[in-house]
Amino acid sequence: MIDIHLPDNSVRSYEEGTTALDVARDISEGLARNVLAARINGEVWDATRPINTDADLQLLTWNDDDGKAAMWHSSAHLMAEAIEKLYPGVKFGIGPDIEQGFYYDVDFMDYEISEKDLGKIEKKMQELAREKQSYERNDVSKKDAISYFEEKGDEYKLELINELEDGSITFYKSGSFTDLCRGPHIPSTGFIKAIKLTKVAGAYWRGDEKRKQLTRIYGITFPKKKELDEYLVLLEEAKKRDHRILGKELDLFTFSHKVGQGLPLWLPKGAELRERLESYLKEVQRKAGYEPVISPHIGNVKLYKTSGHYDKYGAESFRPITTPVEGEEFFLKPMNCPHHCEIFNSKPHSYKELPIRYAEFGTVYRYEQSGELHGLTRVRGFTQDDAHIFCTPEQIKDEFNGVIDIIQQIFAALDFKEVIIQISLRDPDNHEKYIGSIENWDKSEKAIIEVAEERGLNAVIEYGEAAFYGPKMDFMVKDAIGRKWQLGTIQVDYNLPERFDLTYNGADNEKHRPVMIHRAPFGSMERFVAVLIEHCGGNFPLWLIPEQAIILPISEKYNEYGKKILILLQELGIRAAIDTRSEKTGRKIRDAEIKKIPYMFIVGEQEENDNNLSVRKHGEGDLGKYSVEEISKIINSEVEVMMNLK
RNA sequence: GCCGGGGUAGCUCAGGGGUAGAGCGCUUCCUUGGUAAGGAAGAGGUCACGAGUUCAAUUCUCGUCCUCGGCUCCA
Repeated sequence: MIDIHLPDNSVRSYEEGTTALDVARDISEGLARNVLAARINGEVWDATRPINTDADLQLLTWNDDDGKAAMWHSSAHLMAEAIEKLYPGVKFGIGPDIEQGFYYDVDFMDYEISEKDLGKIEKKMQELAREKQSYERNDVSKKDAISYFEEKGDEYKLELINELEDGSITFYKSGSFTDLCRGPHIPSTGFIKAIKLTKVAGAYWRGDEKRKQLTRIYGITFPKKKELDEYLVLLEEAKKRDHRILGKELDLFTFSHKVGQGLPLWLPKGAELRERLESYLKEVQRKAGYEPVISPHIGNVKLYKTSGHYDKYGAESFRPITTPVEGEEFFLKPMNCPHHCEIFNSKPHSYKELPIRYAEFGTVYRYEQSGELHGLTRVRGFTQDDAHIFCTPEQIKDEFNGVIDIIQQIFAALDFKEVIIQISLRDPDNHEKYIGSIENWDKSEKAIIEVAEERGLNAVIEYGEAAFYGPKMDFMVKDAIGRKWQLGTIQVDYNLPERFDLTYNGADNEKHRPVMIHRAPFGSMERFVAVLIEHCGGNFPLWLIPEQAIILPISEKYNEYGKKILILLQELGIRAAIDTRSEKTGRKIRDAEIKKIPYMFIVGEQEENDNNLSVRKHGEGDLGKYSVEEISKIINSEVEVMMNLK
């Protein structure tokens, strides 16, 4: 007999060879019907795999990430089976579960596959799912594994098997499909009730662009039809928030093939919005002791040879600009930090001056592969909200605190409620690959961890993720529909101070090496604005939105009164416009609602007589009558609270 | 850069070897209105660009540019 320990601390005894599914049935039939997999002594297993020793057991359902993973991985097998039935002779690469579903990389040989074929595969999958095929796990020897796939002629699987240890190889068989697979899988395909194949894409075998490109098919499955429907609604919602579409609709930015791909053009409304963001951050930074600096858009190749960027990225950069007579080479600047190092170096510094904080909205240019460009989130020219802090190792902690204050303030002002932080530290097993002294690394890593703990930040520590030049802290936000976006970063740098030979005079009158901290709360203005658009779906916070209010005269008779109000509003600092078209009020309201203008001021005979206006709020409706002064005060104080500038 | 979709009016898109269509928007006129679409008329296109095939190309072929979904890459 073996003892099975359950999460509620109860212990049950079973015959050897019992399964997680047996245990579940023992608890309740209902539970058993929902069990997708099980965690046995910390390892995820098939719910149908025999347990032969005492064990801790946790049953996994659709509510557990590992349960979902088992479901999606099993779905990948189901898709492979369907594909094999429809397209005999195809070969399979890998088919894992991913964050949202699964994919399988397939070598379709001579078959041509496009999105039009997905429906057919989906249908076949549904058919096979209804057969409630079980997933059978089998240990196989390396020899047998090889001969199976040799016979099948699948060189991809053979390549994978060759890298595996004999004795650790398992096959899974479901229906007519047998795959090399570690598992775990769900008990049967019957759990897969709703199937959606989402896209087809090319993917290199093993991610290597020199190797054959396979066809990758993405899909997602659910245990209930309703959940698929909800997922599809979410996709629709994401589509509606696409910053490329909203950017066009709201006249924020555009691209021109004559200007060049990946080079955004900011339209007046977008530029105003961005300027407002920038001046806000400038004000916050000024208060936090930053000093502005400005550097040119190009720099001599020597600068980047000194910084090390030339060796690392020179070949993948835009080609250098050459002076006509001397033949000197200049690069478009890919980073602001080398310039800022030279600004620091322009005169000697005393320890009494530190920390020095140079801030610049610096536009940088990087050659990105053409296929990688995407709206404003991935471009070839962008503006970093950059700053470099030069300080002593002892000051790192305070400086991190200061930067986090700034980041939290601006994220709050923009209504990002959830911020996730990643702290990237050295690989503890490999200290050699990092530049800088061990003591300094220890000091800075300790400082970062302490800051996170003291502030109670929602942070995860990743070992081995640090850059070779220093540890870092990255900020991610969750948007209104739950998607995560990587934004700002704070990075310690021991490398550039070394390369640029930055020094300050210490109290001992000796030269010392400062530490440099790179930080960008937004990351890039382009990417940030894109994220903001998608987060708020174009309904920008009142302090940022290009048009805060629009005056809607009931008829042309009240246009004069409306214009008078407009001037008053503008004098009181409200960004307003007026709709003087000869349209009905309902129409003007509808148009203003679609344009997502926060406040609508309706003026007609009553308002003109009482010298006030009727206020309608976007998405809410009629708020009643206010005087111009009253409503301006309301709007301005709403703005002030959001900006939180003391 | 690679694989696969695309590029037709300001926007969203239909069409197809005989030089072009819808809806919305825009302009003008009628209408003068009270909280999400009043009516009519009109303007607007080198069908991305370049070459080829053809009596004839926006349509077919090739190339280039741009764009979308992925892959790869990302200081």
